[in-house]
Amino acid sequence: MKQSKLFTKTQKDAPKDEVSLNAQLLIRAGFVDKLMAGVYTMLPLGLRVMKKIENIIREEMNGIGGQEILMPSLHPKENWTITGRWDTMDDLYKVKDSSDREMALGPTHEEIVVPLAHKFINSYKDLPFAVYQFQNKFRMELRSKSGVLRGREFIMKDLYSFHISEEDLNKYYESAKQAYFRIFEKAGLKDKTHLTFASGGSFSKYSHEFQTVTSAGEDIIYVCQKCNIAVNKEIIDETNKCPECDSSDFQEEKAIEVGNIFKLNTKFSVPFDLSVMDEKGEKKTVIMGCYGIGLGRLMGTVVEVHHDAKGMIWPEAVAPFKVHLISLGKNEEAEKIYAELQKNNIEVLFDDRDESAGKKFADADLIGIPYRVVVSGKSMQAGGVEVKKRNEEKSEIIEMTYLLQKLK
RNA sequence: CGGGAUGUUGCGUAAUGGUAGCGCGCCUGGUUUGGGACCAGGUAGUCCGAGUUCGAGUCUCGGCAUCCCGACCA
Repeated sequence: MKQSKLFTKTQKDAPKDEVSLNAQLLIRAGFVDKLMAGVYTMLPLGLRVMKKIENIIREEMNGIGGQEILMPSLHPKENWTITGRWDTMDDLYKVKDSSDREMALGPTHEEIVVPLAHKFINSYKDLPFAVYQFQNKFRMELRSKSGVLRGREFIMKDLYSFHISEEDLNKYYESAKQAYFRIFEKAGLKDKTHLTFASGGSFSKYSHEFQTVTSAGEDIIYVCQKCNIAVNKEIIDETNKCPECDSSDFQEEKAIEVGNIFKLNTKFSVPFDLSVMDEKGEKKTVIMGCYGIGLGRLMGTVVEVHHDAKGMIWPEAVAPFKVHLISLGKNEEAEKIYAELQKNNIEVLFDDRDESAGKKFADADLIGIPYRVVVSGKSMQAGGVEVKKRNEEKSEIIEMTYLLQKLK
């Protein structure tokens, strides 16, 4: 993509009421725009990051047998009445149509996915199975905060799994856990993300969160210094010991909950009477699990973890582009390189604007694309183009003929 | 939802109750091009509604919005 055609612009100053670092950088660089508190538009650069994240997650969810679907945002009141959550869920957005029919804007999809499964699932032979979606969630947060980390409308991947037995759920739950680890590793958050024991509600002892340590975190976790798992503050008092290795050597950290996995057991299958016949012809209530990741929150977390004073530093797997090609002065060579990179399917943002070198470098640092390739009279005199990684200081001159293999 | 703060042009800011100014951006022309270039000319604004006053960005009341702390966050 040519930067001269990009309809968004960078800004030197962040809006003064934006304190959250992730929002400051994402807004300044033109990745997102705030429509109102907790509600953001994804601009071209930001959307590209979201799509990268989405594809990483999709690959992993498919890998554990998830079948992708898309459920609606608009939910009939009846479904929420059946589980009682129409009245008990404080952050449920309720809307009415012109004939006063009440509906909810979905904050989560148990109330929809369970009746859906009910239509197709009759036998133990139909189990296990899992469905997932990327979908907008609505939650009436009394106070949205922390930039894109806590939104009122946000895109979430939610997967629901259905099982004949608790053992089967446990097995699946474990595979989902591993898939989550791989997702956060690809997103560049491996070192700082801890599997965290959290309260499980009334139907299981613990749920698990994936918590990424950063000062921008809203949660307090206690990281076991021995085995690296963590315990959420909400349950530390109950255990005092690491549920994994029994150690009591904890380090307190602030962290962002980037994902969670939850054993629902029969909490939602009971109210909707989701059951199957087992091999003995007996009716069995279906056992469920659910597994969520907020995409925008994950993007914001990556920014909180990977940035410096000049801007963002995207890990390659989630970067909007792989290469930021910058031409200085007038030169034909940059256009040729741009065409060549595109021909070889290397994602490139080409800064072809008529701007000063300083402006272009500052923007490149702010946007944070992993590889910066500068084409200028000076670089060509030195024998090629200058390649510099965003997360390194040193640059090197690469001959044109070797550029492709360097970037592939 | 309780408490606090703040609303001036696209962004950042200034203005004892008395002509709304500056920087960035944007537009025109010219000179520039390796770390947010320069010159000249231009563009655009007081959150909304009442009130006080000869006169309101400034004072009063109400509303709305945003941010922060807390509570909340299957």
